[in-house]
Amino acid sequence: MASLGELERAVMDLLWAGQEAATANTLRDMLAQSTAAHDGAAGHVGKDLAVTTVLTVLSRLEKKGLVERERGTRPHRYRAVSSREDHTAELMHEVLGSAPDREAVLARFIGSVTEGEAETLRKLLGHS
Amino acid sequence: MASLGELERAVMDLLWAGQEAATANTLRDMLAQSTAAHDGAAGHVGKDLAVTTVLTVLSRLEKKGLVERERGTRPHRYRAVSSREDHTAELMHEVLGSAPDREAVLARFIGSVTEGEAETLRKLLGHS
DNA sequence: GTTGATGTTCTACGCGATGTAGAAAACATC
DNA sequence: GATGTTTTCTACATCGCGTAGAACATCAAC
Repeated sequence: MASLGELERAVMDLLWAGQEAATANTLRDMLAQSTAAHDGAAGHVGKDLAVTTVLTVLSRLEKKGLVERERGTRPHRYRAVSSREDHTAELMHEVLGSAPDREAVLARFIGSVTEGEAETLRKLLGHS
Repeated sequence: MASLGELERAVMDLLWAGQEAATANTLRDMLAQSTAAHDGAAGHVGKDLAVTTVLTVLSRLEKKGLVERERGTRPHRYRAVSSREDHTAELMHEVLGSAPDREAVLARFIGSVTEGEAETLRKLLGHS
């Protein structure tokens, strides 16, 4: 179960961006702040949401295992369980799946990767 | 927009498996046939569906651009637009996205690939 | 050219996921 | 224990998907 809704994604983007754990209120404010102008994560812009909305979303993200919270402190603090990169890589593996044609898929995949990335991959894969 | 429902997936699996274009009725029968015993694609087993159901699903898949149909022949014939491998590879790129941390993601991804596959990748990436 | 069989489109319902938030309950503080 | 803050419960709208009947279109045969 991987897919995220638009708001869920926006919240995760915020949690992934800041390295500190955040409270629902902080997140609510951040979501309200991000204006259409810039906002790398785009999508949800200037949404002025109720805190309860953010809390609901956070609960759902927690249930999905993407977020964990410190229940000790009074305003609970939420943090992403894994980095965006780890999460994305995991997703990629999920998509790749355990099909019998894994290698064929990889071949196609590699085919449309930029030369720079190909170079990076060569390094990562090492000699041997 | 990537994700497929269970039935949609089952239909795509059938279309990807057979190289010939199939009719809704054929697909209906195939779906009914596939018993729990084997059936590589698993999931939807022995479902005895109405033809209209299959047609609805095919329409939705067409709208998603995964399937195309010959409208000329009377029982319309449906075929997958691209191979399963191509589709999966495309999905992987979609997941990888155009984030600024693409290389970091690739690093994580490569990290958890079997040695056999790593070998394949080395060959594919070639020297250069 | 009317009838019937066969195939396709329209419309629709149920369910689960998601966006959204008020009402109510739990806490902290004075 | 009254008040303000935070969290949980409950709820509703929308949408995607599984599912299919009703209505419409086609075409062969009579």
